[in-house]
Amino acid sequence: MKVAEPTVERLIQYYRLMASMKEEGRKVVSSLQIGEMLGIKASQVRKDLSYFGEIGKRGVGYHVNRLCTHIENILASPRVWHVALAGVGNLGTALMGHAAFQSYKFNVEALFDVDPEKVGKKIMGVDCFHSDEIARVMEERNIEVLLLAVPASAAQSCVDQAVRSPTLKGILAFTPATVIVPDRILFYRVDIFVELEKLLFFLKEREKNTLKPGEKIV
Amino acid sequence: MKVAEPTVERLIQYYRLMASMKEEGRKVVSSLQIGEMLGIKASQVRKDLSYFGEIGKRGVGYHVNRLCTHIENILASPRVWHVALAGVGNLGTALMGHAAFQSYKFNVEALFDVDPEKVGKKIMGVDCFHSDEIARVMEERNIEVLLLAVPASAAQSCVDQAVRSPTLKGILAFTPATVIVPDRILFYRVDIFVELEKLLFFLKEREKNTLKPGEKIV
DNA sequence: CTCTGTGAAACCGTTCACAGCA
DNA sequence: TGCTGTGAACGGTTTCACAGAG
Repeated sequence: MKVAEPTVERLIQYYRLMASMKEEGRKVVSSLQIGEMLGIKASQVRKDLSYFGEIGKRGVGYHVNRLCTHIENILASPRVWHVALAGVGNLGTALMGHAAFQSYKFNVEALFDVDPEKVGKKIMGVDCFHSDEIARVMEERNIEVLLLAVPASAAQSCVDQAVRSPTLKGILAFTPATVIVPDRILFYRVDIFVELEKLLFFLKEREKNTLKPGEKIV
Repeated sequence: MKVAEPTVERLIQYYRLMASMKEEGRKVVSSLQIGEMLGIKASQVRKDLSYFGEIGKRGVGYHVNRLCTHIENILASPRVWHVALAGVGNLGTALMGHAAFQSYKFNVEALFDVDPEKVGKKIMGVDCFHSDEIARVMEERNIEVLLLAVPASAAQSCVDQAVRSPTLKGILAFTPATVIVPDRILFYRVDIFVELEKLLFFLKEREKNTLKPGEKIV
């Protein structure tokens, strides 16, 4: 079955919401309520959830616990993924400290950096290697996913090295740099700069449309 | 004129590419070449670019310099935006150091944190205030955009304070927390956790479809 | 002949409206 | 009656295919 990207994105949101409701001891919730809390239309919520079988009760709503484990199964990883992080600067460190990184879905099993202060040490419990060793270490440790938090100028060379390891399957990059990646690698990007530019662009548009013709910004 | 979000996203990419081509001294480029470098269909490139008037030359392609300034005008800000950053942890610091933050489009004019080590000091040349002062300082300094890099638990209270300033127009949040924001504020989110979950989900899907039925992952 | 610009078609995700079940 | 599940309609973006300019 094919699932669309926006659907997966919302499923993750539903899951988070269900997890927090579960903690609060809430038992039942309707698509309307889910929608209101997440800013999503109720019909959208129902469609997303019905995608994977009839999980709600008509006339009642969704049972929080049941929905929670249900989505958990949909999103579940077949195993714990082996992950490495390249670039242990501020961004890399922020990632390591991120709540999401205490996940049962993956382990960060190697770090890479060029800073001699960091290479050879353990950082937050993980071995840090020199970036020249990406290919070797990734293969040895069977790393499947690379998180790329290096400066734009180093992005392509890191990727080139990483793809030499046959174990690599996916890259999540936090760099604006355009990088070339073979088809067999799944590549995602989080581009902060683009998001910011978009925000500014649509702020500008809003302002333009709010102003009566002839009015000026002071 | 209404421009779609995916179009804006691609325009930003085109702009980057043109800027780097300009530096390399390249004069002319075709929609096909742009598309190949960015992983976008040529027809999509042409449609995006034709949106704002005939900028290319038939039978030839696009003049790099001309296209560059053309997109620059489309994306241009009406003025320099006044920006503040809440949360000067690793992520906040990474943002401050990001190349995008040496932009002529905006100035980071206030920082907020709760750490007494930071409050009252200048960090990277910008005054850091206590988070309790968000509303006051934002209004005084006429801050229009807030970058939210605080822990999930602090997100809502920061937003609540920030929206009390009538100067606020947009928020870019780097938190997975669900926050409630009034309609007048443009809200964008960058959710690293969601992106990572998506990557893992589609990696799983790929693996499933690659395996012949009955085959198992070892 | 080449490569752009663009109307038309195809495609995809969202929303609607209501049938179906508790 | 209340709320889910879902086929059909809708709206918007992408892709196609070709006319048109250099």
